[in-house]
Amino acid sequence: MDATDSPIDAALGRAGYRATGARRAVVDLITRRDGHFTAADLVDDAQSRGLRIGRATIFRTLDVLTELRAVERLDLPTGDHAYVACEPAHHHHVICSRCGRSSDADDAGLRAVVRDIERQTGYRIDEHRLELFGLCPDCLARGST
Amino acid sequence: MDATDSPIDAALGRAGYRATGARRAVVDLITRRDGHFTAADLVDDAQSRGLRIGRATIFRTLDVLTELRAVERLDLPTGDHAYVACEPAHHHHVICSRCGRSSDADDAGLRAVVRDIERQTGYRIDEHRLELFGLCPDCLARGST
DNA sequence: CCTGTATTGATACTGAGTATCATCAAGGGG
DNA sequence: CCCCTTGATGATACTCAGTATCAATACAGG
Ligand SMILES: [Mn+2]
Ligand SMILES: [Mn+2]
Ligand SMILES: [Zn+2]
Ligand SMILES: [Zn+2]
Repeated sequence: MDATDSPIDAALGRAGYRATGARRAVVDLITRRDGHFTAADLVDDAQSRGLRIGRATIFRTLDVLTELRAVERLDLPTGDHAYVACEPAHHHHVICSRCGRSSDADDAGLRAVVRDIERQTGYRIDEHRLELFGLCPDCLARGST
Repeated sequence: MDATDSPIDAALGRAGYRATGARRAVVDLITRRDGHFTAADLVDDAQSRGLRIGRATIFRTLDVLTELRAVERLDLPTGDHAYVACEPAHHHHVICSRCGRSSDADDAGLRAVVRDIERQTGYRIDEHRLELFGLCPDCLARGST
């Protein structure tokens, strides 16, 4: 069990990327996070942990991780771009508007809906994105808003 | 039939906004558009038509029109923010990746999917967004990519 | 008309994301 | 295990979307 043995290191290699210190550090920052986060959040995290990671590298690493589908980019209703850690299989996210945590929702029912829309509109649909916003069970219990 | 008689003027009044010259001009620019467009597109349109509309006003008007649901904001896969003209009822958009035109898709099937996800995750879902990308019938006919 | 107030637009500013480029380090071949 | 090639890094400077400010203006309702 080497520090090099991580599913993400493997994915990096498989895709022809180097498993660098900076990338491992960013992945580490991400796993310590709960809920969604922005690039700026990671910059702050790195700062406050005294890590010497360039801002550009954080943006670049997020791009790489998005391509590997280790994270997914969200477009929050506020217009902000955020990310969540993620497994690679296609699925969707239910995002808590209060605490930012998210749960996975599988694609099951949606696939049929998409096929329906293809038939109705005549488009060939290649890609879709579903984002769901609401309150998570914890935040619901704590009193709604 | 007065220049003041437009469904959007009515909607503005109803919501307590004034039907100003600048707003009418922006609405006009939008109706002359085909497919989705960015705020910057409208700034250019205004420029090239010699309209004297401040950049800030274009952003502000797009916000107002979004609130009135006369336009809807899209988050393109590229990360750009774009808009499409829209009727106010809740629905979704199928967007052509080649020409940018979009068709409406109603919410029908999706509603059940959302309810399912609520049950599976325990979240209370207040808002959802579905964006579909692909090729429109015209672009399909013209040869796919 | 007149007037209170929402709106405008010029200007300056913030902050996300990116281009550049000299320096560095990953990692495969010897 | 060490080199060398090449991809990656990070400091810096830059672009550009979106926003705050505020004096001047134009709606709308009376
Ligand atoms: Mn996920
Ligand atoms: Mn529409
Ligand atoms: Zn929550
Ligand atoms: Zn098309």
